[in-house]
Amino acid sequence: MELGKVLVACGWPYVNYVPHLGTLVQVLSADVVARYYRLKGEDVVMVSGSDEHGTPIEVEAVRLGISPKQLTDKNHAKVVELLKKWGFSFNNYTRTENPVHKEFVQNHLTKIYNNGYIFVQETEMPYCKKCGRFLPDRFVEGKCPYCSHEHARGDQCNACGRLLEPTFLIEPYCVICKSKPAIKRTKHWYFDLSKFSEKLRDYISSNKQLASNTRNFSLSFIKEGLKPRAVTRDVEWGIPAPFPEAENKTIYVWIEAVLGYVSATIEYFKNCGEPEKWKEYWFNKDAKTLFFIGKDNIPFHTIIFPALLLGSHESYSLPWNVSATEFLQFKGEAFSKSRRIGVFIDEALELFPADYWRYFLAATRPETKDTNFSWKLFIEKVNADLNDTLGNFIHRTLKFINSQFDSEVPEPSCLSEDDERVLKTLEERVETIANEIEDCRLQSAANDVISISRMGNQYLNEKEPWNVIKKDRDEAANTIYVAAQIVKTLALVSAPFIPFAAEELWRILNLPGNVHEQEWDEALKPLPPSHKIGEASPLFRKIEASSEKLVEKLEKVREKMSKVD
RNA sequence: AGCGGGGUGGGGUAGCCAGGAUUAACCCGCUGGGCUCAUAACCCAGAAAUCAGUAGUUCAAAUCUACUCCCCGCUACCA
Repeated sequence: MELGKVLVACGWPYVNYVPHLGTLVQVLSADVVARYYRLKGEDVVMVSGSDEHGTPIEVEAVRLGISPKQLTDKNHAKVVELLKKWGFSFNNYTRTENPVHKEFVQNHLTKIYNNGYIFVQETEMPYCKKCGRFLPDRFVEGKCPYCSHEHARGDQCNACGRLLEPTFLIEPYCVICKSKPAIKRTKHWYFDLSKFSEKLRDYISSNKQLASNTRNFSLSFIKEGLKPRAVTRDVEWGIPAPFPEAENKTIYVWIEAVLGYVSATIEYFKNCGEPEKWKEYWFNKDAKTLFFIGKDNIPFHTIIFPALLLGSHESYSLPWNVSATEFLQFKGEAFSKSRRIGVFIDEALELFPADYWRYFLAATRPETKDTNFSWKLFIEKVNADLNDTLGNFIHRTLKFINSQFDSEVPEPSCLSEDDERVLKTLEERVETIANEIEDCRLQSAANDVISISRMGNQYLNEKEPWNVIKKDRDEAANTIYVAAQIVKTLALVSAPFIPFAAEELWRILNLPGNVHEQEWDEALKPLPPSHKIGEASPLFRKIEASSEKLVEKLEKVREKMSKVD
């Protein structure tokens, strides 16, 4: 097979705080797919990074009395460390403050500007004389003109959900100093999305990979009519706008954040000493670019990002696939950073190993509808699937080889029809899992990994090698040879999902190298007879605590961590 | 308000886009049984849903159409 180029990315987590499990669904999805394609022998680049500009961070920094950069430096460093602990295999996890990104964004927007897609318009904005700044978005609050909610934000009212303009607010006040702002005229630069309606419609309707939810949503979005989108803001924290007479303006976060997919690729290859290689991913029609996001992010990836790429008049390929999930909810409501609702990725690892969470998130990935996180479900998945089915099958097989065959994979004499049938089914399952991952159906894929071990358990129960061995050692050898093969297959196909356990298993199997450096097809290559394996030891441990106990534990962890902070 | 998604055995999900292949699949739970190599794990059998409702299209509908009732999300800065 020809070596394909695959770029895998996930939405950039906003670093006003550490991400929660909902955000991680996207990161995990990207990681599973990236790891899979690497096993398939493709040239994979996996990128993402911290989205660190925007008013929520600036507001938070002003409140803490530090600079936005100080805040994001601290949070970014923490997130990078955590993502490593979760086993995510990024080639480049960068940030929007990195110089390559800033330069790329400015150059790219200049091209779009020169191509005539950006125009200037004057508007009115609240301006705080005391703070000496304009008050866009969340810098200003006031009474909602629709529902009279007292603390509506400049961009949207929390209570009735309506979108607002900062000037719509009744009795507005500056969120920093609480004083009443004046209204001042200001100029802003707008990206004229409507000029891309045709091309975007063609792109979306002809893209075969897009799931129907993503496609329908995007098409209806275009049908409603694309409006010009402001690309500048009157705030200091951000990338300076490169347009003539746009001093003191910065680029609107969403516009630049999506360009990060490109700049992160550029930065990666620059660091590798191959500064031109990024083009093989972005200017190559045969390259696959995959994006994993939450459903709220669809228009940015199927409309704004492609429009930005088209606007440069360069031969960028548009996203090959955008896989959007529904939401993971917590007790029926959305995870929330500000209200600390949910489980955050630092706390999660204090409670259980990364593989437990990774498996859980993949196996319950909200692919068709919102799903609810519950400790009960988490315990069920970990105990029943990972531990009892997968873990136990592996353990009973390896333990048997340890004790009955002196830790050597037995030599099969003549495989029976049953044995051949099991091996054939195994082959089919591996194929199925591959197809599912390629279709981004990770929930089924995770499930099918477990189902392989379920098949293994059934096979062992039917064959009863522990009885057979007393009369017919050859027959038992056949059975255990087949079971050992299943175990090896599991090590490989589970590797994208539970990389730590898979590597541990690879080590116990005493196979050369690292499981993550193998080829996917290695999954079905037989273990050589007489191959000596290591001492079996359980890969997972059952969660004995009740849901209530885990809620308590989480609270304790949260308390402890807030003190460290 | 508009747009999008969803309502499938006791719980959790898949199937729906491209209608039929078979008793509507899978996991948990439940009932009964088996096994004892294995982390009190494993395996088998069974009970249990006419797929929100109504009307239609069709030889055939969970799947397509229309309407109704619930739930949720989005509406351009929450994954």
